[in-house]
Amino acid sequence: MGTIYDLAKKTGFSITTVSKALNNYKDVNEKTRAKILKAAAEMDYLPNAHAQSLSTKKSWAIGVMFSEANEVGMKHPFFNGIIESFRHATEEQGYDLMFASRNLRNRDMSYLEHFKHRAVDGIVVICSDRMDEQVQELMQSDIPIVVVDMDSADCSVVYSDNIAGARLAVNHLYELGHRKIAHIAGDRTIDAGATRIKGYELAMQALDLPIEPGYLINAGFFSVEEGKQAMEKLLQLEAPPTAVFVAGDQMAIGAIEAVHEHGLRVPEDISIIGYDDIDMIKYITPKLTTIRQDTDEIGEAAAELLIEQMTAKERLTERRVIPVKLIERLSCAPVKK
Amino acid sequence: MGTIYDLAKKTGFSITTVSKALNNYKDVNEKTRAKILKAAAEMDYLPNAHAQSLSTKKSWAIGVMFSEANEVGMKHPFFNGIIESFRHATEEQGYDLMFASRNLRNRDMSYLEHFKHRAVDGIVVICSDRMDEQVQELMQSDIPIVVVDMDSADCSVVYSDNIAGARLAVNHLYELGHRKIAHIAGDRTIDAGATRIKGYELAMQALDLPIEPGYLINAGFFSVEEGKQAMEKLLQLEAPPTAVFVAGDQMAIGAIEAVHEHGLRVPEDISIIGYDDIDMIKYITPKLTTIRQDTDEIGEAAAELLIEQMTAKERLTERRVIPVKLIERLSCAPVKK
DNA sequence: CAAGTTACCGAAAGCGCTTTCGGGAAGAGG
DNA sequence: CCTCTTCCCGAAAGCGCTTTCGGTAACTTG
Repeated sequence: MGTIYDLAKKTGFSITTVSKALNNYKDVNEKTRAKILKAAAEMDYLPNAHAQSLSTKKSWAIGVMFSEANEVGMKHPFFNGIIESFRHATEEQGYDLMFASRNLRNRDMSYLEHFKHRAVDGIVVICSDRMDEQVQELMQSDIPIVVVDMDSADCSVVYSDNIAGARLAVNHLYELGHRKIAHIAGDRTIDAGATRIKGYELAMQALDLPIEPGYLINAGFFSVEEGKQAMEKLLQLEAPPTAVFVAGDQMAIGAIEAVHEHGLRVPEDISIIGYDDIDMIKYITPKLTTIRQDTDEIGEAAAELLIEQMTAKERLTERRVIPVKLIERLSCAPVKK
Repeated sequence: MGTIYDLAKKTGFSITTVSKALNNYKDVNEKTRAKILKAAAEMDYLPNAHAQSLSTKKSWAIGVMFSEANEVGMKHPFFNGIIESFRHATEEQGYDLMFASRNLRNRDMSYLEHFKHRAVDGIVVICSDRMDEQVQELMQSDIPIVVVDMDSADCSVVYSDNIAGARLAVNHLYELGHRKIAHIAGDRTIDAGATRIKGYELAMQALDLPIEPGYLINAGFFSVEEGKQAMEKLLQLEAPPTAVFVAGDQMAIGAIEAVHEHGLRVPEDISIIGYDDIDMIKYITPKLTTIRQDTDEIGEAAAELLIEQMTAKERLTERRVIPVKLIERLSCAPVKK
């Protein structure tokens, strides 16, 4: 490939001039620029990114940190959707994504350390346990950062309007005539879990509906299995709910399984509404009614906030709340008389 | 954070000695190493990766290229599983993953160019159209590379045993009494599509079963929608099959939808077996019988082959074929008499 | 005690690029 | 014809690190 020095030798100009020609400085004659560009193409010259970063202090790389809370890594469809759209948006601006580990050669180090080592221009953290020390450390640092699916006053954040989403869900069930509405919740240590609980409580209150004992049930970390277990407990109640708002689609799938195993039907015997609108729920039986989170929009917003910070070179703490939408499918029906 | 120079000044040693202490050279006294390490910890010193790469010619980064054939990007569960396990395996060795775009600032460039620019140590390409020029270019290059889900004599590859997988599927249906077995196939330009077709043909032949006209149907690029359309064509045949081997789970989901929409039942009226064993198929109705690809194993094998090449510093062209497994669920049943 | 090892440390060059700053040539103005 | 701009170009320093090679001090050995 050759270096800029080879290019200089080949064209007869100095490396300074070559560098300037390549970087569109204005103090280089159009003809010499043309010559240099031509020569560069001929010898397949490509600038070395490390050398560039070293001298410009800009790496054009964005570090991404996934929460590994429930070991899902990049497998979770919701986060995948976000990261995919985030990637598209940042790519357009010339940034590459770097997935760093906590492991530098044999030494282990924190994510922050690793990102500093790599000298990334910015960091995106996708969905996280707000108590995670690693995340806290990142938010505390002075590297531009945007956090997704979690609120914080310390840095730019973007997340879905979970309060509105919960209200949408509860109201939908209410309009179908349901009054005994339970909530299978995500853990409160997760922002999404906590705010959906809050939204549920507010919505119930606004409708003057009491929350029966046992109706608000923690199902942990959004897995199918946990959703199933939670539903089973609900079904064992003296007066089981006629409708359940579930804080995540995967949990909702588990809930439906539990209902079926009890010989009951969804939605005839019990209505279920999920949250997220992941792809697969269109294909389960019954097709799941849910609250759609706009992953494209979230990813783009995150990219926007981060790029803004990186170019402004100053710490911003903007908060972007992305609207959600009720998607009606077949898992909710009017309450049985 | 400071540089190695600051560390030198602080400890009173030369930067040479500091560097050596940090890199475990043996010609530095244990006591001075201890001092230096202590000072490094105190001032939160972290080596700059760009500077290191520049002088060592090693970046500890692996470039990953996703096929974007059907625009799924990182959303496809099968590839996600692979990349996730690949990540774990390479992470342990100290490598980070870099998702590069084809876009360098405003100039657009090929993946190969981008990876050269970034000076990655190796490349992994996940699943691809074998005709893709970009992929060809990568395989032709002299950067260590491993290709997943596709065969080639030009570089190291790892893929599932699709021939055996297809045979497993067809034999399973045969044993249930089916003789009219169709195949909803992936496109032949995709390696996985082509070899599963091959496997289907071989298996049918071995069982002395003819492939009726129309029974081998191309459903393109593995989407739900294409699978559905293919199934509809199958159902319109004079003598529709009693069982269908579908080359991918998503297509199988579509196929099931089509069957249901025709007022028929799976597996009572028609048996369906998929391929992949993605998570969601455990939750659809009926739970899908399928051929499981071991994504963990594939990812690890890919990591192993790549790391081997990177450390050996020579081009290897090993081929690793990962075994598959029949997972029996509820979408296949004995043929109706 | 002289000569030969061994252990430890540092000067300096180099990795490939950017950017400041100064200088020469050509053109403009009086 | 002389001075002042403007336009191009290049020398050199610097980004933060690694590694070769040589040198000094301390330690053996006979």
